[in-house]
Amino acid sequence: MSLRHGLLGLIVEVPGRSGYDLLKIFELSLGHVWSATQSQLYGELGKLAADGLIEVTSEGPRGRKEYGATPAGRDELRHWLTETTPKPANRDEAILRVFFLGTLEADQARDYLREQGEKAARGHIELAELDASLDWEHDNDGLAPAGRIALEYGKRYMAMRREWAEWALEQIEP
Amino acid sequence: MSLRHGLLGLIVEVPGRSGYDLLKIFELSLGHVWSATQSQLYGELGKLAADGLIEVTSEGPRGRKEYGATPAGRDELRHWLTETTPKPANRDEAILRVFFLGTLEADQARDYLREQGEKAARGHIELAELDASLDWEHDNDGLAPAGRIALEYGKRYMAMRREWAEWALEQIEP
DNA sequence: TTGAGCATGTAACACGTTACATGATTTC
DNA sequence: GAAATCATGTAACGTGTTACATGCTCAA
Repeated sequence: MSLRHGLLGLIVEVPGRSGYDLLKIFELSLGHVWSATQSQLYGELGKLAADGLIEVTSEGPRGRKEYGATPAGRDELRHWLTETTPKPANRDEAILRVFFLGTLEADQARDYLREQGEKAARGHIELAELDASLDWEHDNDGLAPAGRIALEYGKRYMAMRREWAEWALEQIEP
Repeated sequence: MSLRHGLLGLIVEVPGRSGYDLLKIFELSLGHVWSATQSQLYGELGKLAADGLIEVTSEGPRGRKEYGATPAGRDELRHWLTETTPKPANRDEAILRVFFLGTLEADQARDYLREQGEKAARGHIELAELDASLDWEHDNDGLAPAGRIALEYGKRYMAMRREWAEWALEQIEP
């Protein structure tokens, strides 16, 4: 139930936003490590509210509803963070494919690895730009300083993948 | 449809195995980057066979069915590898939680990061042991040398996470 | 006044997980 | 003969994706 808790956490840290607002913030931050669609997000907001973990704190034009966490919601978030352990990530299609590079000609396998390396390099640049564009002192979206630590993870992840792809290229027809 | 192609690829590289055999091999190799349950695997074997991408090559005791890839299956694998691009991994609950460490006391946040660092360290050791236990020269399970490249990824991944967790610990109450 | 962006939701389907269910063979 | 392991499958449920559907408000 990670989306549930991710969304709950977002509302705890950034209250007074609509589903629409939350979706935008989600895409820029949490979405990098836990993607969700608009449908899913609205559905989960309804469930969280039905379960009393969040509540509508005000209504605006165009049916806009702003959310805030309830005490029960805060308890649930804390429980999730301190009493349960995250399940390890175990879905990476790009690496899955690596197992089958042996069925291709060396040229094609190298193309694949080169492309993966380039993707990682671009990903690194994007995250570095995102980092530079954010004002960590005045944190407009309320996610600093933990967001900075997550972003650092992303940068290291991309760098690691770029380096690995370069190493892997050397392994094929050395 | 990554499980579909992962399984297809496995049957291409390692033919003449039963669903049960494939499940064991899967858990030790592909399962690290694309987990699947027994149910899912048997279900997908049925679908792959129904679609003519694999076929039962022999039947044994206890209802055992051994599979092999058809020419159409090989084509499909190659198509997947060369004409489509993998979608980036975007589900990591451990990093998702990092965004909310700010809602905890510094002590608890540090506990979390310390635990993540230790997990990564243990993961690294396990993969190094797995690496040492495999005979890459005579590759019994048919996944070398690409399996070695994937394993190297896993080791770098774990090392990166360990180092990141250590860095992150220093960021909290510096 | 028209288009961009705000704002919410539903329905159908695909994929994944958990639990159950069953039985044959081999090994001790 | 009991236990471990081999071996395959189904059913119910939960999660995630895609596509559709609708309408308001604000700025140019």
